[in-house]
Amino acid sequence: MKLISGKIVERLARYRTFLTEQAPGHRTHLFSHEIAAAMRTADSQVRRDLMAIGTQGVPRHGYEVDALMEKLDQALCLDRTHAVAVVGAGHLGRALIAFLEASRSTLCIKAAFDTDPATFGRVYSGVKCHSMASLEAVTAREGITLAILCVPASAAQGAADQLVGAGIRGILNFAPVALRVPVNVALEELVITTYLEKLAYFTTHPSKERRNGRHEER
Amino acid sequence: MKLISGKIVERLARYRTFLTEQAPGHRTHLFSHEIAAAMRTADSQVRRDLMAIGTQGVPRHGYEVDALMEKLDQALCLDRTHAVAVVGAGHLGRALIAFLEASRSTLCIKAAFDTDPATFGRVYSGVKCHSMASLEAVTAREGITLAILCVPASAAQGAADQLVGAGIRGILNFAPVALRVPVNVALEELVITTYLEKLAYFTTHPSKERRNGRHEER
DNA sequence: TCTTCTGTGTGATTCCGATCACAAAGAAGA
DNA sequence: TCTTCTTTGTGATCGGAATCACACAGAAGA
Repeated sequence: MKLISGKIVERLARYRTFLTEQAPGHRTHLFSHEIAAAMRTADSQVRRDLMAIGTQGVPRHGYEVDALMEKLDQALCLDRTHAVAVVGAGHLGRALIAFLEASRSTLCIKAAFDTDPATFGRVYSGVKCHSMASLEAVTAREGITLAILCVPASAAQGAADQLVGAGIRGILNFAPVALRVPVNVALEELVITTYLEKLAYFTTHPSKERRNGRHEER
Repeated sequence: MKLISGKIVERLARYRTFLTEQAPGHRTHLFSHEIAAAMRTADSQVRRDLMAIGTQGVPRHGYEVDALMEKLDQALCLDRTHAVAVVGAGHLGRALIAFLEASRSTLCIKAAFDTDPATFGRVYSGVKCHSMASLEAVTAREGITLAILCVPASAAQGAADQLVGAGIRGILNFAPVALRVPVNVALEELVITTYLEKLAYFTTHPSKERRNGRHEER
């Protein structure tokens, strides 16, 4: 299977959550236009995306839900587990731990890290918090490949460097700083204020509708 | 000033946080290539974006930081305040309140809402929590136009409907559900697992670098 | 078995965003 | 003042993503 573009991967991930959200076994088949309606895209878009992962549908019946889920898991590499670390056990970090642990999946939080000694050894939602000094050791021991970064902006780059040094492969950054990481480390910037500001812009403008990437209105 | 595309708005917001992050008054002027380097884009991209909001630079000197900030605030409508509500005062909701209140800006959280009676009347990081029943009244009283939605997936659509009914103009959704809202309400879906899954995909693939939208590697 | 009708698979096209490349501006130095 | 050199502003170009449009598949019903 060839490499899929980021845009498509993102939509595939969304289709997947949509499917899991549907009552399991409620419908054995779904039409592309049904998925499209839920996702606010065109049906042809959905078909194209599903084609990219080699899914087959049947005319007049649509796509078989179970087979589709399997293909999606496989394409998104969610058929194996991924060990995740949360760096920064402040409010946001702990909230994310609780949030992600609740939605049990193959993305499994294995450890938290912080600089505050008061947090060392504490357990949040079943996840133990370690000192930043032990990051490399714990990461290696637990086989952690992904990190969620929710430290203050001033500490973000330093923490990122440390993560890269520890061999992390991907970082999800919540700190309002544009991080610099090597090319071989995947980086996803999720600065919340950015999206709030985007909302502020589109709500205060007498805008005709506008649709793109993440921003959708209807 | 004409309507700016979502992509550009997003980058403008990022330029803005980059500028605020710079020591104020440290440099009076910045070159497009300096901003570009920090943002991991091309300098021509930065110039194009700044052109879209009518900023003027001077050859050999770059862009004046203060003037640029002013233009950005104006373009992004951040020169007026926007009242924001947080719906769902669980871990995530409270973390976001703390996080956003810390970074004081013109985006100001005015109220929180929850269904749990235990939260009614409580104050989190200076923000008072109300019952969902009082949503419409409080929203109107406080002039709230934006909402951050962090309720469980099952409650998300209902809460969204209520928000729309209360006249909210934009929703930032953290619940893993594709919401349906009227066209005139701006919607930004920020489902965290989606981005984690995207990371999982790109870290487990022997991918050549790939760059697009939010996903950037270097 | 044959026809019909609905939904898939996909080439063709359109649209939009990013990049390139270069002319114009204008500060610095002679 | 004139030349030089760097950075801006922007038309032109490129590429990729979304949309369109339609041939094809095949289930349902006669």
